[in-house]
Amino acid sequence: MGATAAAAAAEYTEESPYRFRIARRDPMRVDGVVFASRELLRDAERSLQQVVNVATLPGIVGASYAMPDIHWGYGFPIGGVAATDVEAGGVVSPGGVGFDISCGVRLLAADLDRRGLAPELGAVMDGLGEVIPRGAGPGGVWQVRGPAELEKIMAGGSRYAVEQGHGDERDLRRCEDGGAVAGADPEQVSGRARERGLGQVGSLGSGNHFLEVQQVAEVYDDAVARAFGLAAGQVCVMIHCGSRGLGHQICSDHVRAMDRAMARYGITVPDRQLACAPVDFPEGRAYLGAMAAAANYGRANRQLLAEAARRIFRRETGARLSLVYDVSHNLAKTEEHPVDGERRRLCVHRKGATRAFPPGHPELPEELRDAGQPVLIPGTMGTSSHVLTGVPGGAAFHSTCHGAGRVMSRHQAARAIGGRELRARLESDGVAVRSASWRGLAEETPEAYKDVTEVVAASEGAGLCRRVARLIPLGVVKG
DNA sequence: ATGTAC
Repeated sequence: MGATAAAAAAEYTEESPYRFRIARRDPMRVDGVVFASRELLRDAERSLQQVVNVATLPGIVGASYAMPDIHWGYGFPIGGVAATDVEAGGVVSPGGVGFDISCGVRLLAADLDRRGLAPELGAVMDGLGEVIPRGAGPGGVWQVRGPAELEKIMAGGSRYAVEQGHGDERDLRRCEDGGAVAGADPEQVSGRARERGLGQVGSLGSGNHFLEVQQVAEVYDDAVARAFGLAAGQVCVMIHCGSRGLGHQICSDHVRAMDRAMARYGITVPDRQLACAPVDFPEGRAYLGAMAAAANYGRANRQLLAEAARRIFRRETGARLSLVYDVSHNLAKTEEHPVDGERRRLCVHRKGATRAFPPGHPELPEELRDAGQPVLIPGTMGTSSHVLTGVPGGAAFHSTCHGAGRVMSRHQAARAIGGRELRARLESDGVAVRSASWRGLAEETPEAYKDVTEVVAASEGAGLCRRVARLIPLGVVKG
């Protein structure tokens, strides 16, 4: 399965530090451009074939890009960014978004520092351990009353959650798209996807998803950190999760529909996992409508988990949590960007890549206009997470990395360490752990991942973003 | 990532 690896490993040249180019050759329509250090690139060479494959998509403009955390994915590499020109027959591909549609990160800052939290950390972690649903399968902080309410969640995202009393208007200003993506079309969401989503609203899921209590360990840019609401020593809560079974089912359903449609439209791709359809054709519109519904479900999910964390912090410490930002790293969006000196309407796929708007961007709320968009990079359990900001002239349609990639399979990781042993190690390092399963915990051991700090350094070196702060965990809630 | 396969 996977890519047709007929060609040898793609040849690339180092164009400038942290920037490598794969020259176009048939059937590529554009070059490939990979942002990485030499070391990170060496680990990812196999995935360059996927960068090449993406470069063949109808309507692609600029280049087929990859971020420093590139690794093998379904069709597109994870860490891939590709934009297609909608008016020129550009396509949308579910593989360019991924199975976990709108997976992303939300960061909240407490009016409390680590010394203030220390005596209550155990109680806070116990509280979070009780109220944060996690692990595979059903369970969520919201009992959705029925199909009609699920439709409202799919249409309204975080905005709907706030309208129902779960958060305030300020939260929405600090969410990408104001908390809800326009154009959600619940009619394009199958019965099966709805069934899977009904019982999971407000849940973490499993794998690398988590809720962490963190502290700001290092600030690299005081002024920007202050604008984001962050200061050294401050306690934060980071939530990393997506659209659970609903997004997964939507991806499956629409990959199948597009696979069938491609033959009718005469579109050929080098890998069936790149199934796609023109944005303005029925299958393209249907996917984008369903994808937006899943995106909103994912944002409501994070809004509700944040509210649950707020209640626990309020009860155990009296502290309030204010939203720094909420941003997705698995999404396709319609955005305007210059192409050959002309502004064009593009479908920008970001899969394991984060939008990073620069200072002054009109879509940023007033209070972030001078600082740029907060970019939230979740680290591996027990290590650092990072806060970045967008920079002027950012390449790849203003995109940057999203996190650390795996270097060990789940199986390898579980063989390398037991869950109980790992928990003991983390606790002795000062990280409180509340996990759902020992096996799941072991699979997420830090040794199984690349160092996210290297990824962030390469992203900054490539001119994609700038570092603002580094966060370290005090406690982790895991699926 | 995912009721870790239809």
